[in-house]
Amino acid sequence: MGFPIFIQNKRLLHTIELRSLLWQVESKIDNHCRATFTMNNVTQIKLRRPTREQRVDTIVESARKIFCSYGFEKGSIVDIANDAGIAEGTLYRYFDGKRSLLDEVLRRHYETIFYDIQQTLPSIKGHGNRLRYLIRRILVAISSDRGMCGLITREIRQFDDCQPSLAQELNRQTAILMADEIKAGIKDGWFRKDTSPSVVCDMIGGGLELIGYSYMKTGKTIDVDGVTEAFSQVILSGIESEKSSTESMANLIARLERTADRLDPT
Amino acid sequence: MGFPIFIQNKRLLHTIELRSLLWQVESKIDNHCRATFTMNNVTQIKLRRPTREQRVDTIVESARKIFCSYGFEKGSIVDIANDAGIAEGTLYRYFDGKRSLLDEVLRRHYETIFYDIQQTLPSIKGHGNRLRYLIRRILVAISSDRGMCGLITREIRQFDDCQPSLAQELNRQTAILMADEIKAGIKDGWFRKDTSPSVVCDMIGGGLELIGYSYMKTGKTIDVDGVTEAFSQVILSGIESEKSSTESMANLIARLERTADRLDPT
DNA sequence: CGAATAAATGAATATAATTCATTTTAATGT
DNA sequence: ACATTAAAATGAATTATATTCATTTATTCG
Repeated sequence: MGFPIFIQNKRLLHTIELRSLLWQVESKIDNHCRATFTMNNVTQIKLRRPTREQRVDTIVESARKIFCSYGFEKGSIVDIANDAGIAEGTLYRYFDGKRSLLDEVLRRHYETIFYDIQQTLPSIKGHGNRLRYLIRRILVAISSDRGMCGLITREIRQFDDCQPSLAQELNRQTAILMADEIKAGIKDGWFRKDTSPSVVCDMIGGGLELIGYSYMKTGKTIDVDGVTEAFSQVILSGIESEKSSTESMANLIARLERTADRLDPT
Repeated sequence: MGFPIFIQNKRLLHTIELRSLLWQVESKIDNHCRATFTMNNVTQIKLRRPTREQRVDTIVESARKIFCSYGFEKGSIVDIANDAGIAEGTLYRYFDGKRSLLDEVLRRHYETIFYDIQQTLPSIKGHGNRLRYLIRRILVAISSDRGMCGLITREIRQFDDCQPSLAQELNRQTAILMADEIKAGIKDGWFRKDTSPSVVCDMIGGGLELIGYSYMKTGKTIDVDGVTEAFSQVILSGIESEKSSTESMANLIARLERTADRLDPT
């Protein structure tokens, strides 16, 4: 670092701190340097225009950073454009508007989680254990990124022209996974026949949302295992059918019988 | 009606439909007519200026109507001012801004519910029944005003300058009522000792929020009694101490086994 | 290289909350 | 009844942002 740079984007000079600008240049030089030459005693760097994909990635990453720090309303398009090193107008060549930018940020966030779940869920045996895993996985997602947790918590209920936000839709997909688990459990006789899968899902989903909300507000570390246990306990004890409890009871009685046999003097 | 009216507020002529204007005048004449006289062949009505309280009531009612119909973002200050028959500037003499207007709308809504709960709760016996009543009362509130339900659902998570919305604060108060009930139940031995009151509250509160969200979206009538039962069943069976008998039974049998070990001659 | 095409720009536009200098109304005193 | 003063109401101007679009700049291709 330390060479004067010719900036083609005039406005950036006024709006971005030089430090952040230099960092951007530095990070781009590796992949995008097209030519370096000196004119009028000034080193000029010609950057290769990024591919469409690269540009989209940069914009989404900047949007994620700004939205997570300031929220959707307060984080402005100018902030995002500046962070990405482009003009506002350019942003609109890649996204329809602020909301579709938010949608893409959220889509990418959920993508990771869904992939994870898809990989892990089939390897877990038992309806109760799979439900417990889903609860825990969501808690991990919440507690590992407070900024994103705050963004989701605040924006999930917003509507755009009567359409629910994408976050809502994505959350609904995890709810479907849970509902399927519960329905299967009912069918197999592990859960009570009169259980309402949708209500149980709402209780788990809504409860986890409130845990996230509280985390965003207070920043107090979430005891992932403790909370997972508390949720599972209430839900599982609540919907376990008589069959499963009689089974465990039968096991206990078998132990008692074995003990009694040992004591029996005959 | 049918007399020509001299309007002092110039802008209203352009922004409000005459029909709605006439309705407003009609409804105000009873209480606020100061004088009626004819000048230049035009009947002029002098309205007494409403008291501060009356004006605030009018504004809050208009705000409730607009916010519930269009949401907080989409419902504009001009809409509210027009509906209340005043200029934008006037509104700011009574409220700091759009958000404090929303706060007042929500405060009045919750006030009714809290009063109701305060009157009813002491007359109900049994921790489980009081919990069931709280769940049912909130469901009734949700299902009886879809517009308000939508407003709360959408705006409850919004922050203003890092302060949680009033709706959140008010919701927290119902959560405290529930938590108190659960704590008392644990103390009295009706609920399991290892129950986490906050998690149970989150599950009930979050679950009810999702029920409200779904109602706002679909408009499908809520089966208040059915949903109340589903919630109560999961929660109560889950935290009732008798149901945890298998665990305490296990402990007892473990004691028996230890005793058997001591007695076992081998 | 130069024309054609694509990308980027940022000033201009649109929309909506909030402010404030001015006007209107009500209350009070003579 | 009228003048004076204080309070209330007004709405044009200000401010703050998202979005658009005519113009500029960069890249591609013959």
